[in-house]
Parts: sequence; C-alpha cells; structure tokens
Amino acid sequence: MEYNFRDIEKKWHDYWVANKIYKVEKNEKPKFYVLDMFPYPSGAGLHVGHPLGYIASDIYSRYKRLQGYNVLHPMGYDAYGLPAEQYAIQTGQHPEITTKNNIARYREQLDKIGFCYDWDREIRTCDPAYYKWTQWAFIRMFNSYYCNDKNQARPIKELADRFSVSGSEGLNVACSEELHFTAEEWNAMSGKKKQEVLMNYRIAYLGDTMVNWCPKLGTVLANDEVSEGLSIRGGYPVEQKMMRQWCLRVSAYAQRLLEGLDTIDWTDSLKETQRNWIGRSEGTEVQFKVKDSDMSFTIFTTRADTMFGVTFMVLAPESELVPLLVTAEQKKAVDEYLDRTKKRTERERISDRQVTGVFSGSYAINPFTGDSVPIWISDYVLAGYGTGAIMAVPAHDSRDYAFAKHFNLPIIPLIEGCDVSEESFDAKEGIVCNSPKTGVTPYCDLVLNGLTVKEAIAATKKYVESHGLGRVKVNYRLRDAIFSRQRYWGEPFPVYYDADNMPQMLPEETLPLLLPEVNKFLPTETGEPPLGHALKWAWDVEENRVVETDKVDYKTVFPLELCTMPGFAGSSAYYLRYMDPKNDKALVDEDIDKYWRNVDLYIGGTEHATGHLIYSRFWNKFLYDLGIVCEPEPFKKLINQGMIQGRSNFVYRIKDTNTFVSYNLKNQYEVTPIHVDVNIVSNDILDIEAFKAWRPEYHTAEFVLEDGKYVCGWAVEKMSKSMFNVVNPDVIVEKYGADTLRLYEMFLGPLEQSKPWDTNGIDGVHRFLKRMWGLFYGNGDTLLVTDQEPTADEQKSIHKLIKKVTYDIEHFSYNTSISAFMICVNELGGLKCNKRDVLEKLVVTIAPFAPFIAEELWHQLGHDSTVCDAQWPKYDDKYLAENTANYAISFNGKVRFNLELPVDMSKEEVEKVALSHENSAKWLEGKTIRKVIVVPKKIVNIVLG
RNA sequence: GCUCGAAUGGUGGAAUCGGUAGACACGAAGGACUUAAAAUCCUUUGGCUAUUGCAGCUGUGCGGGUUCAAGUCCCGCUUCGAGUACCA
Repeated sequence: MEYNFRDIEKKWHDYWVANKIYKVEKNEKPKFYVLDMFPYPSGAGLHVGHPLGYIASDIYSRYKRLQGYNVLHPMGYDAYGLPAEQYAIQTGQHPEITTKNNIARYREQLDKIGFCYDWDREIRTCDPAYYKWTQWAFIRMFNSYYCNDKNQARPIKELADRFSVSGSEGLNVACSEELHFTAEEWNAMSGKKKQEVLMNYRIAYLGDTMVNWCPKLGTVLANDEVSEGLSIRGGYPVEQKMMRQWCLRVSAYAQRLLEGLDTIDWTDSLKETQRNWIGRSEGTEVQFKVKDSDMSFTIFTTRADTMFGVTFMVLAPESELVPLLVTAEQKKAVDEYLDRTKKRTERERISDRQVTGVFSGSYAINPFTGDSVPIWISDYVLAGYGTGAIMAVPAHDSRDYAFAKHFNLPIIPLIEGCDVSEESFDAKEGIVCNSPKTGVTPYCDLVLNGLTVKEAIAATKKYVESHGLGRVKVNYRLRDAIFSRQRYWGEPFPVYYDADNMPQMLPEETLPLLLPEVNKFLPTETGEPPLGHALKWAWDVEENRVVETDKVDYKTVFPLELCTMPGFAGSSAYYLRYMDPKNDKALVDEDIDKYWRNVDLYIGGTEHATGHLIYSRFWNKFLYDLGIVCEPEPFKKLINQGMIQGRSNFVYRIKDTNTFVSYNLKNQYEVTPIHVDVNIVSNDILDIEAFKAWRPEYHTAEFVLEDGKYVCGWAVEKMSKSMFNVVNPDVIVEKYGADTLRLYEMFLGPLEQSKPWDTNGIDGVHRFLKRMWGLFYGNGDTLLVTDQEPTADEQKSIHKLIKKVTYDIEHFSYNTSISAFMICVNELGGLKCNKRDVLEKLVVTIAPFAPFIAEELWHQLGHDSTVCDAQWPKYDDKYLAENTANYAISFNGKVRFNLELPVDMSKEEVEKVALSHENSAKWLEGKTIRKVIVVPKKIVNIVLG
C-alpha cells in the first residue's frame, strides 16, 4: 500500500470535524493555553509565510495534549482594518462582504493544514457579540482614573467625591495637565466645567493632542502606525495636526509596563524594544525665571550637572509659552518662523535636518549663575516630550552644538580635557570643571569641580530639590494612544454628545452599539468621518436606541460619535474572549478566567512589538485593576517566528530579442533580468512550456539552454505579488500533502529566524514520510507489524528519538527534531524493525508534527481512539545506557585516535590505558608529559612538554 | 547616532555545560535496478596535498587574548539584518 496522503488527509480531516476531536472545555486537568496572533484576512489569502507560526504552535499544542494537559488552542480573525475599507471605497463593495469572503478563504486554507483549533471558539473582531466587549471596556476606561499612590485604575466617581471635599490638594494621579483648585472652586463649577475637569483624569479621554494626520488616508494614526513620517499602511505622508481625539492614558501604566517585562518569558530583544519604546528617562525639572517679568517656565534635563554650561534656552514652536515670551520687535520674525515650520511635514523635518530657529526677544535667568541667556524657538525641540522647553548646553549636546554654531552662540565646556572646537562631547563621563568656586556667585554655593559626571548629576539633583528650584522627574517616551479613527470599518464608540457637546457613555446594557449602514465609505463633504453618511446615527436616551439623525433635538435625541476605534481595539483583549467566547453576560466568566488565567505560549511576529503587544498588556492591566482578570500579564511566554521572505526567480532576456539565456551562460550576452513566476520554476529549473503559456509575448520565446535545461537566477525579496514569488500553501498541500508542508516549514531553519521560502529541499522531507510509511508496509499491501519484543538496538533508536524530540519541542527547536526523526526512521529501516511497541511510540512522537499520517498509522495499528488521546511516550535511560564510551585521545589538543573503554573505568585507569596504548608511542616519543586531562566518557588530552 | 541580533561547505542549517566542527537535508558526482525514463537503493562529497602510502595539513567574517582544549568565553574591528531616532 502506498502512502496516499490525499486520501489520508481528507479522511481524517473529515473525521476530526465530525467528531469534534479538538473541542475543549474547562475540566480537572491542568490547563495550557497556546495562542497564535490572529490574522487579518486579506484578499490575497494565506501565503506560505503565514502558517509558519501556526504550525509551530500547533505542534506545541498537540504535544502538550499528549502530555495530559487540557490545551486551549483557538483561532479567529482580526477582521476590522483599512484594506477592506480601501477596497470598499474603490469598488463600493461593503467591507463586511469582502471580509466574510476573505475569512471563508482563510478558513479553507487553514483547514487543509491540519490544525487542532477548537473552531467552536472562533471569534471575529467585527462580530457585534465580540465588539460589544470592546465597547464595554472603553466605557470602563472612561469611568476610571489612574491613582499613582495605589498604582491602579480607580472609579472616576472616587475622584469627583474627593474634589468636593479637598479639591486638588495632595492629588497624585495620572493626568493630561496639572490642575489646581479648591473644594469650594470645584463645588462652584458648572456641570460642564466639572466634566471638563474630570476629562483631564479619565483613562479614556477626549484630548486636544498633536496627532499624526494622514490626509491621504483621511485619518489619524497611532505612533506605531507611522514610520519615518510615512504611514505604515500605504506609505503616505503624515503631518502633525492638533485635533480633539479619543485617547487612552497608556502613559499612566508606563512604569508597570516596564516592570512587568521582568516577570515574563519573552526574548531579550523584544523586551528591549519595548523598553526603548517606553523610554524611561530619569532627570530633573528646573524652573527658569524670565528676565524683567514675573513669568517662569520649567525645563527637563537628564544632565543637571551641566547647569553651568547653559548658554541659551529653546522652546518648541508649538509651546504655549511662545506667544507669551515673544517681544514686540521679534514678533514678525517669530510669526514667520512658526508659519514656515507648520508647513513642513514630519517627513521634511526628518529628511532635511537643517538647523532653523528664531530668537524670541526674551531672556531667562539661570538660577545657578544669575546669567541672562536668550530664549530661542526651534523645531528641534518637541512639544510633546518633557515640558516642550530645554536648556541648551552646546558643549555637551550635539543638537545644541549645531544650533549654537549656526547662530553663533557661546559654548562653555564643563568636562576636564574635552575638546569642543569641532564637535560636542556628549558622553556622560569625565571629571567636571568650570563650575564656579564657592562665593564667586551669590546665587549658588554648589561646587561640582572634581566630581565625575554621575556624582555631579546626583549632587545637582539634591541641590535643586533642597533649594526649591525644581524637582527630580521621571519622563517616559511612551505616549497616550490616540484611539479615534475617521474611518468606517471599525468598532463604533458607545458615545453620544449632550447639549454641552460633552461626551456621554451609552448604558452598558444597551451594548453592542451596532455599526450603521452607510452608502459611501468616504468622508462626508463637510469632512466628517464616513459614519456621517449614516441615516440612523443618533441616540434616543429615553428609548435607549439608535434613531434617525434628523431627529436630533439635544433633549432626548443626541448625535452619536462619528469616529470608530482603531485596529488595536479589537485585538487588545481577544485572548480573554477565547476562554469564554459565547458569554453575553461578561467579557469572561470569573471562574473560567481563573481556570485558563493567561496565555502560556504566544507565537507571532515581531512587527507587533510596539503596537499590539503594548496595548494588550495595558488593556489587560486595566482589567486586572478592575478585578475582571486574575493575571497582571496576558502572555507568559512569547516566541517570535521569523518572517518568510520570498525567493524570486529570474530569467534573462538578451537585449532587444525574445531569446532567454540560461543563468550560467548569461554573462556572454547583454541581458535584462526579468521576474518569473516561481510557480513555474522547480529547483531553479524553468518549465519552458509553462513559461511560454504564462504571457502572450512569450509564446514565441526562444531559449539558450545549458545541459538541455533552462536554469533561473534567484534573489531573496519580500514575498509579494509584484515579484511573482508568492507561494500558496494550497499548492504545496496539493502536491505533497499537509504533513509534508508542516514538516518542511519547520525543517527550513530555526523558528525565530527569518528565511526565504525555498522549495528546493521539500522532496527530502516528503521522502522521509514515505520511508516511515515503508516501515509499516514495506513494498507490499499488508501490515508488517508484529508483537515481538524489540531488540536492544531498536529500543535504543526509539528511546534516543523520544529523548531528543521531547527536549527539542520544549526548546522550540523543531528543525533538529525532524532530523532526529529522519535518523531514527533510517535506523529502524536498516534494522528492518516491525515491532509494534517501537512503531507505536514512533507514531505518537510524530503526531504533533505530521498529524494526518500519524492518525492513519495509529488506526492501522488497531486503535479505535484518535492518536491525540494517546500518551506522550517516556524515554527510558536504561535503553540508552552504554557499556563502553568512545574516548578521543588527543595530544596537545589535537585528536589522534579513538578508544572504546568501559564507561565505569576510573580516570586514572583511562589515563593509564591511553598512555600505554601502542598508538600513543608515536606522539610520546622523545617528549615529556606535562599534564593529562581526562574528561569522563569524552576526551583524554595529553599535554606534552 | 543609539539598542539588539547574526556571520559555520555549492545551499538550508547541526554542534544542549568550553571537549572529535560540518549532524540532518538539498544539490552535485559515480554506481545498481530498468529497453528507457520516473521511482527506489548504494557510494563519495569543506579545502589543499596524497591517494599503487591506509595518511598529513588546514579550516567556523577579521585581528588579538584566556585555556590542556575556543564556532562557543574576553578585548578590539568588519560586514549584514532588525528596531528606534532631533526624547534634551
């Protein structure tokens, strides 16, 4: 009987579906939660890169199940997103329809690969039953503030109660800006004013922020959706714009997000990326008075030790201080400058880093020296970081240095022996000099001379705090997440606006607020988001339902929010929903959450390091504060699978002809390389007939062959349609079967490494499966299996395999376990092993990797239950124990010969045998022995004089 | 610029605690079976020198170091990849 993968895979897939083999429920077994990053169902379908991580997690899930765990391994779709909407704008096709079609296609492809997902738990972020809980979480965030003392989110009502008793006195909470008011002032505020004040503290809040506005996409983007001034999706220019947007106060959680990294098992590089993104920076805030005025402003610096080197100050152009500090005679110049910077896009700012700036006309007084220093305005200072104002120390900051040189401002070096004639000395090291000696200035008795930079920073911090000049401050680079998108295809906000134009949350029991129908997916003529097209998009507070917009009267009917939520809204808590996907009373039932707790193993790409993986951790910590979930971190262990790149093939056309020359002959001609569809190339050999049929212009193509073949060139590029290098998993499954695809994807190399897709080795893996099949059937049609006792060699082979594979799976080293399978099958083949005991163990061990063939063989061996209900075999060291050990005998580190010696031989005896062996004589001749090192069971190194 | 990671045959990659580098696979070469092809099986395969001497030398990006012993540890570079960037 031949290995007929097509029949086998069809048969067992149908069986698994019909019998719900992979259905999982809470039970008394220990749990294990394995999660894949769910895909965005794009129109192109899955390519071979997508399943890489899914196969890896599937292997682990099946392995854990065989080890007796109750494994939760779900799959779903991140169904909201821009491409479906862009497609809708172009074609008028409703995103819901395209999304549904794409999901169906994805599902069909996923089904072929033999994953053990419990599809009863499938979720889609665009499903109202799902996004109900996204909206619900948003309402909870709106109704919470972050208390820095308790270090958790608390109900906003607590804060309002506090204000009515003690105002803002002694407040230590996360906020957009620091407000000061008394209880009397609070109590005297209007309802609207109170709402505005509370907005300053809510975790989900409406804020006027500088946003990344992408005119081409017509929407605001989060920081992680922008790179180098271009949108990640589409690559359109992004500009800075002040807009009123929904934001999430992620920054309140910065410290916890940072500390939490120490408690989870992620790769160092990913943790490092998150640390950089959070960007904790310890520094000092110092107040500077403005000369001839009672104004003062605060700057942030990490180099407090350089106070004596300040020669000017710089404000960000957007700083609210600018209009206050500009003098009459400088007003024109400043206005011109502000105008100019406003017009420059982020992209231009990055690409040409010219030094620009303008003098404000005002001076600040250095509190340490009493010196007056000019206040400048320049766009190299960012409004959004620190206080939007800096003290410039050109000697020790390269940006300040460039500015000082350009505008001819003084430079005062403060480190002994540093040379600042050509460039600044930025390193935080060296011995401080040039601070005045005590008594020289009446302003300051701080002497830093002779201290190291580190000591000087500490001393200055202490001085600043004790003299009331400022305070020690920790800044984070992590910003609040902008949560509004001016798009259609996303979760609607459960928000309406009252007569004061203040946002009000819908009652939780009315959720979900369904996404309305619109006839156009573009912004409205008045520039409103697409939801402005909806006929029914107002809220009746008496009837608690959506009604037509023309009924808005601001008495009982109010307009609903027109923006929708961003992509990360739906993906931030999806792992929780899988635990209890059908629950309509809670996001997740408390007991069920306590059972599944959090994700034990999460597999996905690094591209989510600063997006999804930050938001998810934030979202989870918020729910943790509310007592909804029981674990402070959502993903215990995280593995980043590498990207599968495309491997493009080229043909070489001789210039101005329709003749193509084979790769190794191309240098003899003048040729143009042309991408050729990799699906008509096999092992870099072109299928000439298929090529001729590929495009009309190639019908008459002629070829210069080598050895009768046309050899194509190749290059590693991104897998994309335009490079004709997209390989679809279905094609591989059709040709070789899913088991081969699974094994081959794992065999390609280490899971975490990026690698090009290259089918050149796939035959080897397929041959291996055929050979394994051959152990059961040989060349005939009858099962060869017998119940005889396995021999010692057979035992050794299989136990060696079990040991290796167990170790490898635990370490995600799947490529080496597949090598181990190949070795074992070759050994058993050589031994003509047909012992049930051994073959059963082999089948169970390979089941996680190649589930279809394992299931078939398992049943062939006479089992009724499926192979997933088998037990992972334990290896027994007694079969692996050796009587003799192979010693490598080396002289001065160079191995000369080998010796088989009993394992239990003492070191002294081994040494004696090695030295007295006849082969040793040649190397020992005329030399003195200085030292002999014996490593048990491994090596004897004889060091000669 | 900063941070992190990597570099091993013709190719993808092994080498788990510092202990015989190149497992396993692909490709290539030769052979068996076959009328032939496919499939399958066997042999060789880092380089150099020998192969009518069974062996010798060399070898993990480069230069040093530690060690009886270094792909592995330390110092200094080079190249490539990833992330991030006027963050004060």
